[in-house]
Amino acid sequence: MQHALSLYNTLTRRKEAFEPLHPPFVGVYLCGPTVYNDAHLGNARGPVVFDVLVRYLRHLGYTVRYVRNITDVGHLEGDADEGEDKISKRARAAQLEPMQVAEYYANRYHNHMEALGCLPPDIEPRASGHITEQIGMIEEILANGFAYEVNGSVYFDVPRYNEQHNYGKLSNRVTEELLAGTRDNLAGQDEKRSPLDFALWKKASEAHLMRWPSPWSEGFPGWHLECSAMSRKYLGQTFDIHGGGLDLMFPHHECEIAQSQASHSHSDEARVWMHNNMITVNGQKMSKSLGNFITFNDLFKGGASALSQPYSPMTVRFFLLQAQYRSPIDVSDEALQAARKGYRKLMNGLRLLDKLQLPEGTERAVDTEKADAELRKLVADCFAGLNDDLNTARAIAGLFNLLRKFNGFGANLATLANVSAAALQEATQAYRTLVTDVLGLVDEPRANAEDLLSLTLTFYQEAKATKAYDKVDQIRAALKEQGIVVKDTKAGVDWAYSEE
RNA sequence: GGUGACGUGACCGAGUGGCUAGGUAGAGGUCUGCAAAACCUCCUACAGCGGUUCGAAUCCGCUCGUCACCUCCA
Repeated sequence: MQHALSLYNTLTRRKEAFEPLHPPFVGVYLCGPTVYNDAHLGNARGPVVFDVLVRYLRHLGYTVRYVRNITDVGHLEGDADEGEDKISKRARAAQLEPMQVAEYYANRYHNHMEALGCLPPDIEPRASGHITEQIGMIEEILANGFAYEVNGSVYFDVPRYNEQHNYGKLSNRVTEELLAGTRDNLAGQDEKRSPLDFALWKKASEAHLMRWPSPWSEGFPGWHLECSAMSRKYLGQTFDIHGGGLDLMFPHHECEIAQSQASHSHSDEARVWMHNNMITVNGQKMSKSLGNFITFNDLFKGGASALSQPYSPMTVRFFLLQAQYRSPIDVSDEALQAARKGYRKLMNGLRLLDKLQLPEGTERAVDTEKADAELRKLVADCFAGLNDDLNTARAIAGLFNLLRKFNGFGANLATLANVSAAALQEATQAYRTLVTDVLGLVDEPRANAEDLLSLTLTFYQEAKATKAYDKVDQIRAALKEQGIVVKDTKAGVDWAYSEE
């Protein structure tokens, strides 16, 4: 596979040439949503960025298996000793089955992701459907001596693990410092031997709704376990790329690595760990706890306090891709409005491509070499951007440079004579492929069909009033081709779908 | 307190030693019945102060400021 894609690996803290373990196959795992609440804009960056990564890998010819989980169990809320996970807490308040809540929000999540142009993952495993695998993994970790059971709960023994492995290698932390920074006032620590230890299995309290039998107690799996268990099941003990938000690096991903190492002893789970940066509002991270989040509904339909107007999903996608994924990105009206214009400009370019035809009878220039090279350089710049750690900002900048060329040709088609047909074809093809297939930006129809129709009927009425019956017939025929019949009623002109 | 980032023109955002992206906004022009779009031109910035270097936005030091993680979070 000929390409020059390099990716920044959090594990090694540098960009590395991407080489899959088993070409042409590539395994990608992304930490997915917790479905106890509506997702917000901040939750969109990972899915969008990794969607582009997967699309680009496929463009390069790889066969990608993209796994993105749904967390419908396990992430604790509030004090650990409450033993109540987020799903069941929300469920009781709403008097619903926990799974009903999970299903409801999972569906909404899917709709939003689809609107944002994210391809569905190849496998979307749910934590609740993989309790067996998680229990199996705990048993392995126990057998290897890196976990212990207390009162029906099982904890991962971080200090013990750290004797043989390096807990903190991903997030660059050392256990001593972590210990120093631990707040011992945290509740629910009494069962743990060390404050650094984390739960693999928690015994459920009386009130806890979501519970499964296990060798240790009726309970539920720990927060970090599902990703280790499910990525292993579907991608293997070691796979190519694991992604997630920067805020998951510690402790979540660190614990994942520890669990994987402790269960089968020889793998960092994934070879490349990628972390996307956060979305900020007024310089502060958008988060549920801070309450400064913008929900997709508010974003797409209007109503977010931080924004004066709604923005379409594709505008948002473009906005996210205009920054490199490792940079923080700040949301504001101004930024989104600029993004909207840029996005539309790119789309108008898409519509121009087919019109770039050398007018008949125009002689092609003899020497197109220089112009061809220029065009090819612009295309190469776009790919160079993507190859450089998925720098979509650079790729988009390159596309705009290419577009300026196209627009120049479009303004005077005769100038197409200066480039060869082959070079033009390559360039337009690249533009289309990059925009649509790789960046996943598609044209959002903005014109309202009914409004256009009523406009047409206005002309129809005007034509009738002036007895321009040839025009009247023309309009009626044209609408009929669209499956629409004009109805002249006493009350006025109306329309209906043809029943033919 | 520990760890890690970052500070680029009106706004957003690339760039990590010389070639000084891109989008939006603004100014002028071409085109045009008017307009829009498009194209051309202009506005040329790197928090501050030192240092290294022939040369620094880019490397080093200090100062100031902002943020993230260390607790559920993408």
